[in-house]
Amino acid sequence: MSRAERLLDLIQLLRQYRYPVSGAVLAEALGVSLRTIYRDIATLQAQGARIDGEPGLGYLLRPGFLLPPLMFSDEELEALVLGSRWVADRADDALGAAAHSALAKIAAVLPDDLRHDLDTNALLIGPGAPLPAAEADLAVLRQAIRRERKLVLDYRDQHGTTSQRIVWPVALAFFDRVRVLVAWCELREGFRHFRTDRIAALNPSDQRYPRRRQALLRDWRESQGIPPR
Amino acid sequence: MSRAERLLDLIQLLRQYRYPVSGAVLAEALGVSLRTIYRDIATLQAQGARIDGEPGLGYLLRPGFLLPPLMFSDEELEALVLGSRWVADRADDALGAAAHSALAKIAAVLPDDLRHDLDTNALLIGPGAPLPAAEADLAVLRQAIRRERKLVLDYRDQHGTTSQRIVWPVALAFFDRVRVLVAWCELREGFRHFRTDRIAALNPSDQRYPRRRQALLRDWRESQGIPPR
DNA sequence: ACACTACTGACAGAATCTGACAGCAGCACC
DNA sequence: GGTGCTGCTGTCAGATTCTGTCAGTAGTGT
Repeated sequence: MSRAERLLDLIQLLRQYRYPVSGAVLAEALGVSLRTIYRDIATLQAQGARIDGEPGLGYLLRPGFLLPPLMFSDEELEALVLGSRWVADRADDALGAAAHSALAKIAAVLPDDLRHDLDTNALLIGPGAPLPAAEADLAVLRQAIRRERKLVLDYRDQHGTTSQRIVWPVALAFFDRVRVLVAWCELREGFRHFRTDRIAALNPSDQRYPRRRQALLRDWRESQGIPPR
Repeated sequence: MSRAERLLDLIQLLRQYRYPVSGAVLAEALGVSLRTIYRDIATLQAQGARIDGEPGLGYLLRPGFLLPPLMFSDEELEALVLGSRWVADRADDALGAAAHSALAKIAAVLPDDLRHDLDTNALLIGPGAPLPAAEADLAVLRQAIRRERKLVLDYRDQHGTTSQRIVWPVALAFFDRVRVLVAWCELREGFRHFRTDRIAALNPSDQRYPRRRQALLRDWRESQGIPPR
């Protein structure tokens, strides 16, 4: 048996236990040495499996690694499909692919009749206003926001003059025709909005900005008079 | 990337296709040779995955799983949240509420760190073009589409003249400023598009229309030159 | 006939895997 | 404190697997 197959078996095996299993038991069940079990567990953990190893007890797979069965109403499915279609059509490619992939995962855990509803969903996104042809890589922006990392921007303002700034990216807003990065600007010491199609160059940095994104977002909302959701 | 990881990716990739996909496409997507895809497919089949391979067509994963999907990635969650926010902002109230409750159901099965990601998601929907103030009740339209029921419409065309028609509602398309009902019109014996803000009166009927919605949708797509998804 | 596809076998070099051994650390029980 | 159970890590060399390439067969639809 190949290692790949054994790893799949190991997941299945761990799924069956509701109490901790010792590595020795797993090794015995899979016909492999204990050392190899340790390596396999590490590999699964690297792929996102939450496997708790307690000395003296054994291993336990915590929920949240695999998607459990889900139930949705007709309307909830319609909402999910329509939303995903909008993302696929109007956001960046990476996010569109993620929307598609998420929907496929949901479909896989639905009962047959609901999966059929999802597949035959008849809410469509019509073509919209053209999006800017060239713009900053939104995937990079999204990752910097998610990880709270500083960004170095070359930005062309509405007069055509370019400036370089270090900003703390806080949010990304999607409008019908443009996308706007919300960020704290170190230069201006204030929140600024940057149209993604006017970002001439974009350099992600590994430096984490000092305040939490959630707090910044709250301040920004307040500064704009936007009620918290 | 390890083979085990690639096998999981391959399953997820196959899940995303509802029509057969060729091995060459899979090889391209996973960055390996075609021969390796054949080997991987064989491995998955040996593990119990039901993958049909048709010469001349490609591969299709039948529902029912070897392994449930892996938990959502952070990008997939971003896509789901953004899509739901768009629905909440730009679709009708009932669908917006459904988007919220769907998201709540998803949040309920997330591990803590991912739920935190979902709660602090920083992709926003900016205010868009104003939607028509008065329009037909979209919830009624959606239900008639879902249940394949005839509708009686009083429709005001672009010249302001009103006519009454019996239609078979097939789909609902969301544009930036308007929503359009796609329906087969019994009067004209053809597909017609009805802006929801020009529907003066709307009477759902209990009478089911004689053809299946999916077949009508296919015909409509063909008549409009829209490639099937 | 043709294009496209699934599928199989063989081979060699590259990459990975595996078991064995040695050792550390946390925990429970005696 | 000692003992036994467990998780976990590092190292190493030999065994194993994996992978791409090439060649060839066969099924399907146009």
